[in-house]
Amino acid sequence: MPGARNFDDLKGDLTRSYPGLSPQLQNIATFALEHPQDMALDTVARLAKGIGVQPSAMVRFAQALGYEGFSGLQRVFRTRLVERSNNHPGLRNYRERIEAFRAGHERPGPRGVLSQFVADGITSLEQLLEHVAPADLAAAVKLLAGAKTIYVLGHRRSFPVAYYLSYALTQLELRAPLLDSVGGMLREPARLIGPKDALLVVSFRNYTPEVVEIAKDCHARKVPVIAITDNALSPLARASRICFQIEEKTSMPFRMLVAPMCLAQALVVAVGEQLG
Amino acid sequence: MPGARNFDDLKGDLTRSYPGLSPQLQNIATFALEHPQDMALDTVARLAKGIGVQPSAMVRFAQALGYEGFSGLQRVFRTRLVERSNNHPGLRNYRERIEAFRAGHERPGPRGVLSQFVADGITSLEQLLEHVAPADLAAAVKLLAGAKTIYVLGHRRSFPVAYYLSYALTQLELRAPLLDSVGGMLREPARLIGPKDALLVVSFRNYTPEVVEIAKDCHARKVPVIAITDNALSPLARASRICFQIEEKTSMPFRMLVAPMCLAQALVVAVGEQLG
DNA sequence: GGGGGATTGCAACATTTGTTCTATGTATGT
DNA sequence: ACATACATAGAACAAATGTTGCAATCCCCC
Repeated sequence: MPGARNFDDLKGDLTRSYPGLSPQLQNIATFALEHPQDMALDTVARLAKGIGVQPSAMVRFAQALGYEGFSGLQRVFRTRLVERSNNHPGLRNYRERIEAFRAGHERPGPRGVLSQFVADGITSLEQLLEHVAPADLAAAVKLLAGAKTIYVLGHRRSFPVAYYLSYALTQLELRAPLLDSVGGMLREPARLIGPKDALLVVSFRNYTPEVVEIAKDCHARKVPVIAITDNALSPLARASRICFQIEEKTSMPFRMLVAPMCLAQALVVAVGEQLG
Repeated sequence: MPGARNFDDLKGDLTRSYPGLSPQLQNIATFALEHPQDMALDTVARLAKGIGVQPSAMVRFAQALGYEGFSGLQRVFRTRLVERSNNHPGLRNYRERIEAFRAGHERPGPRGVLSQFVADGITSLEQLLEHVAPADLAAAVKLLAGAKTIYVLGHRRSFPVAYYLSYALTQLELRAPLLDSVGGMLREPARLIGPKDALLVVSFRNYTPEVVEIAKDCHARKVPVIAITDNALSPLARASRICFQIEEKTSMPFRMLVAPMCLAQALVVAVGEQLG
């Protein structure tokens, strides 16, 4: 078996033969895919030290892929590097392209849709960073870190965000149950939420009525409510102690979840730092 | 005089000192500027032979530019190569901005965490656009639009993405049930998936075993499987007909969901366009 | 529990690498 | 025409590289 001559084929070979490799060689494989530049330029010794393996393991890895030695494998990474640096479209070219799909003039089809989403997603994230007040963020983190139980609520398109929050906060060994309506029970547990707890609620328009009502109810009962919603006119803005407003200024006919998801992950990590 | 550290400075040094160089060194200089890639990767001996000089001349050339030896000079060409390959379309535009984020808000605390997430999220999205093959995307859309039933599968941190896919595809009036394990039933419905259906599976490391096994099973039974996973070594890469690999090149110790979520939304919209 | 195969660590090996040294050649200026 | 300074070529050297062989270890199957 001769070794692959280009990087894509190499990736294919790797996925195919990965399961049959020894644990050590698997380690090397993951490293190779995650640090292709190092693989291209570093020496065997340095790479081996970086991975925590003997240089011989590198050679065996290359041989397992059909190359005569490590050099043959490295050649693939090197050619990839020079090719990537060669087909460098001019900067002018790229600027036009980004403007094009920013403006929505990119040719249609699935690829166009993806470019559009990526562009809007980036805009979304930039706006997120701009609009979130550091004070709010700090307050929310403190609140969450100190709450007895964090109840997480979000339905329909907001549910993925809510689920993630519950999942990840639980990983931090916090009590963070998800308020869902499995079996039709939703309002009942909500009544048990107290001022020492916290309600983390996610909703965008049009705001699911049940969700809004639970938030209002809790807020009225002095439960600290943290909301993730779209703008200042949201009913959640009036029914929360801290409200993250993620404005939507995209070309899409419906809400993107990129920014809310990002905020959710950042929140969780910040809470984790606060605790540990 | 210390040698220049980056390629542009090196070019400046060269133009300045070129007239005072010996004819042979001038030859080397022109070659170096005309074949920067060879200068980055080849050895002294091969380069010297290519130019028609002795290896020692290469060393003297480097020393004439202020480097200790040829290796120091070559380092400049190498870093140029990796930088050019990093500034690939997409990354270029926002790199400065990301650096700004990092520089401006690196200090710890919730705000720092958020800016870090935003920066990594943007990088993520750009890599998404770069790595997704348009052909794969088109094929996936066609497959999904034509499937009798689309089964959606994803657990733990991948569940939000899976849920969203199921939710949004259902909004398009497609049959897109979520394969969950409520009540412990997961394997049974999976057996009913046939070649006219499709399985849309999301999983990242470490890949939930149940999920992987269902995907493998379906793939073996000729069910079209579309996977969203992290890299070429994922078991899903081997158990799918179409595989979207969302590489993870962030500073975070765990997976970000920004890019997968974005891909999911783009997929849904593209399917919608295909239908309508 | 023990035997056999695969896997890994270690060290020695031959080769190649970058560098340096010296001798030869070459141009320049007096 | 000669001396001097410089440029070049070639060989020699030490360091580092990629590679291989062997022994120790782990793990699985009988």
